Amino acid sequence: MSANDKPSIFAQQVYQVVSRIPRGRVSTYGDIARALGTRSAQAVGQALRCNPYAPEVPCHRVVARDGKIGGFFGEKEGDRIAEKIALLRAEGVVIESGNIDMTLFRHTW
DNA sequence: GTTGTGACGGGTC
DNA sequence: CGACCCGCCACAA
Repeated sequence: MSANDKPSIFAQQVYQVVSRIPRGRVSTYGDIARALGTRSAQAVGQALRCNPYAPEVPCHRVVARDGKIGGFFGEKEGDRIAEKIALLRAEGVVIESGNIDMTLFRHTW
């Protein structure tokens, strides 16, 4: 864990891609991993977990493949998730019971 | 070099 | 639907 690690090369690539997600859209960990040439969505999640860049890297626009919100600030389930949802809604993303309609908001490169 | 882990994903039961 | 398992890859110990 450790939330004060230095960004590894891979992590920086993740930040780069995530920051390219247009407003009002979302992407998945798996797709981001693919965009980087890997298959590990977990590796992407690890990079975002210690996300030292707040606005540049809108981690709230990154969700699980099934449309469910992954985590936020290292919390898998908690009140912080609600904040993430509120942010997405503010961008125009519709969320139902913590689930996003991927067929409409999933962004791909 | 080896082991365990994880903000995941897909398949099976 | 949920529970379970396996594969995946980067990273820390």
